[in-house]
Amino acid sequence: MSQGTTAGSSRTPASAPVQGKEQRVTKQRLAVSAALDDLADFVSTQELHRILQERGTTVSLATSYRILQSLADDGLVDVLRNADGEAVYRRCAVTGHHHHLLCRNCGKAVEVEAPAVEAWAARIANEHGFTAVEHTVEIFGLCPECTANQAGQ
Amino acid sequence: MSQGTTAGSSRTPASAPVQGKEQRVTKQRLAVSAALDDLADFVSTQELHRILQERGTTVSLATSYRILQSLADDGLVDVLRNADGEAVYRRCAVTGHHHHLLCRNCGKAVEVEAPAVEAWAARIANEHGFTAVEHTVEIFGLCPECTANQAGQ
DNA sequence: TTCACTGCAAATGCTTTGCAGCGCC
DNA sequence: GGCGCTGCAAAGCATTTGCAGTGAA
Repeated sequence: MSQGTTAGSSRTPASAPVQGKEQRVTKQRLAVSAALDDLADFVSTQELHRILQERGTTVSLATSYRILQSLADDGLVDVLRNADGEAVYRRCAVTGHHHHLLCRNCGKAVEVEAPAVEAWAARIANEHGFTAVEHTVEIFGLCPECTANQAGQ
Repeated sequence: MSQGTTAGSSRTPASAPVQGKEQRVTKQRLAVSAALDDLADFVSTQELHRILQERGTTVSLATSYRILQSLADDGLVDVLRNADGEAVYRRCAVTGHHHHLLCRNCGKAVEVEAPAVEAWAARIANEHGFTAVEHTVEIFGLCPECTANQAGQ
């Protein structure tokens, strides 16, 4: 049915005009926003919460969920689902994104750019009349070290 | 972790014969398979389980999960995530390797082939010395219909 | 007969929500 | 001073898993 960027909670604008929703500026909200600025990639709510804790900023998990959903509702962040079905968020930034080449064994990650893929995605989307396009690309494999180890094993 | 689009199944060449995991043909497995044949669209495990109940076929929910995962592991069905983050399955229309163009709003899915991306992924992996490579590519956007609706909103 | 498959139910982990107190405006 | 925001903890849900009985090969 009619969706929301975020599943579930549907803000019903029927009773009250949407813009009337005043957003108070709290230190928790600022902390979440700042953390998102530092992170170029998508993060799950759990990850963001962990990061905030490491920074020494106390934001409860429930509040993290609420703030991220609120930001998503306002269109201030992008929402996707990762392979595990968790919601992942990223500050809206159309430019300068990249993809990852991940080692399945040791977790090592290499950042790679993919102009060809960007172009391809844009073309495919255009051919099918899709708009507001985003894409995710991940490559999994074994890095040189792990390849060597596996062979010898 | 349990994610299986990649499923790594039989990526291994000849070194070790893949475990002889024999698949027994049970009426539950047949029922799930038959139901998938009737449904052209993606269905969640919960939905499939409900459908089977309505048909009078008794398949427990846990078993439904296990069978669908098994089918996905064998590459017999496609696995995606819907907007709610639930895993949804569909019998593979195309048997080869392909990717998806998904509508963020209505969930419509278009299967697309990406020879250029395949080649790019292989090249990038090779440049970095990675082996046993797999990749996932998903494109999200708004389909033509939803684009029109959103504009009018 | 053997052992993978199934059903049941408890367990798991992410996400949401009720309630009372706090702090921004 | 009002009321939205936060934290805590319990609830809600989809999904997974242990275990013992059942049926396919």
